[in-house]
Amino acid sequence: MSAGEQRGRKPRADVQRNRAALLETAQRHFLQHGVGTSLEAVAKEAGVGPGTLYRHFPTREALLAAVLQTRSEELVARQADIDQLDDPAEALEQWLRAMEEYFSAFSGLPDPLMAAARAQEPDNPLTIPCDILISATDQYVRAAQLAGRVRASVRGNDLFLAACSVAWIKGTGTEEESLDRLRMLIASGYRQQDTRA
Amino acid sequence: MSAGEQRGRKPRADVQRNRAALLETAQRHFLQHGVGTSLEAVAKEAGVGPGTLYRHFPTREALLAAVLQTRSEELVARQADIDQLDDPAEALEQWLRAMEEYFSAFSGLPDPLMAAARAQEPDNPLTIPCDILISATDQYVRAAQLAGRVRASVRGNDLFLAACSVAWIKGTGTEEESLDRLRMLIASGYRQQDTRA
DNA sequence: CATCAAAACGGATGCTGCCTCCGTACACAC
DNA sequence: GTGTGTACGGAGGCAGCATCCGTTTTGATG
Repeated sequence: MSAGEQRGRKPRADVQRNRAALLETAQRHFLQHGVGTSLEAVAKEAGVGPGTLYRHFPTREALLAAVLQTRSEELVARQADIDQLDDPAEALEQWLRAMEEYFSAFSGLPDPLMAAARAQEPDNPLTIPCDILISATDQYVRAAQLAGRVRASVRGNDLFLAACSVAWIKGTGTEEESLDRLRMLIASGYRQQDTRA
Repeated sequence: MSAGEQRGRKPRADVQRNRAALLETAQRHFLQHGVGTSLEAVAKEAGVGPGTLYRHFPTREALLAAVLQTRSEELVARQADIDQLDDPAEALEQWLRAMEEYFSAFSGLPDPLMAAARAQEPDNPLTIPCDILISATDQYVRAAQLAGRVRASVRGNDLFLAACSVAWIKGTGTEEESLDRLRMLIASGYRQQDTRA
């Protein structure tokens, strides 16, 4: 019985090769043309037929989620660094920045991401990552609240939405200066003002 | 010389009829299916061919801008009410709410709107409305700042972006409760805290 | 009322992208 | 070398965009 080794029986070679080629090409196209890029073009450039692409990734979201996996790991890595920080307010701030950059990896990414965040459908491959991000944000928020650096009324979800918004605006081509001003506005919104007179 | 009456010579009847039908139908479709709705379907339901639609409105944005014209007038009407208010902070708040509702008239509207806001192309029919909104916002901001109710660092453009963001998130189907929390966050960001101890 | 020219119509058309289905070819096991 | 099941890939059907041009409608004119 070969049940113990690898489930089923055999991981084929060309499958992995094609999958890798697709992911690599897809990432490039997402970067250059946004999440709405032509999947046919991706398949062609990866040297496979459309059918192969759709067998590996049945929907655009599935492909997107797979490509995002890599970035997601980078985010987790950054999280480790952030957790080392002493100042919980600083940690929250850096975490928000990291999320924002993650969200704006590709132009147009925030839309499917938000769609996934609200969706109940458990088959949406983007839903799970979103949930993780929201609860992680909540962690940082609570820590900063315990230190009295963030308003008590703020929730992780609120700042998740805010980060998403900034990423969305960034994706529309707004100048960096306006973005910075918006970030400041949001920061003023969640920071606990010094209660001393 | 008929130059004085109407410029050129004659406004044809069917033109106005078709234009009106197109606008009416387009508004319905934008409401039901968002700004990405099929223009072919709009044409067919309005009882005209695709060619006619494209002659009247060469681009999707042109059609959108024309439909928005109506809403735009409602906004101006509300502006008149708002200007009557004594409290400039209250006026700003209501203005932001009015803008937000305007932006979320159709799902997907914020995207082309932001694209227009940054664009230099003067042929984009949405660009002009955006400029007007931004400077109007700036007016309200300045008034509230003079009354000491809004941080000095805030600009009209910042709150324009914020309103756009909220409208965008609203369009993604987020629950009203989360939206309210986000609005609060933003409000905390621009309001001037009472400087008394 | 008849006629005319300009203006507007509208659908046929070509194109791109999505997604599926199925005959074929390949990879691995024996 | 042979067989079997898995994966391939491209042809094809569909929908939407945008254009072009022969035909119809409209208002002006005598």
